[in-house]
Amino acid sequence: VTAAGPRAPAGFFSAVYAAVRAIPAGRVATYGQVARVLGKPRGARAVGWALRALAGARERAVPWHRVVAAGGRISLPEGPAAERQRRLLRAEGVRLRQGRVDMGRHGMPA
DNA sequence: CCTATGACCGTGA
DNA sequence: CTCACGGCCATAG
Repeated sequence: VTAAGPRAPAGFFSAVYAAVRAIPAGRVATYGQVARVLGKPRGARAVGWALRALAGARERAVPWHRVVAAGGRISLPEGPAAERQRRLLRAEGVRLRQGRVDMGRHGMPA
């Protein structure tokens, strides 16, 4: 990732990826939930940052598509990326409602 | 150290 | 329901 300084929480990225990898197929979590699991209740944005930086080779090692915005909305801008995420989710049996994930059915249990 | 940016979130109009 | 605003976190320059 980046030259993590002495106190730089490079582990943050790893922690994010680990948490995301922990999300079982067919289930989705919000950025906020992931942040909460990491002990950063208000670090949802940072989680998004980590996933964004993930784009590339590691994208296949981390099920980034299982992370959506609050309310099951796709946070990615409409386009190829958003469509890809929906496709991957559907492939796992996730039900989409008007482009949004049915959180009541697939949301991660607190 | 300070400013700017972003795959966020909750609240209020 | 949609739109705008402010707050939070981590990173890059």
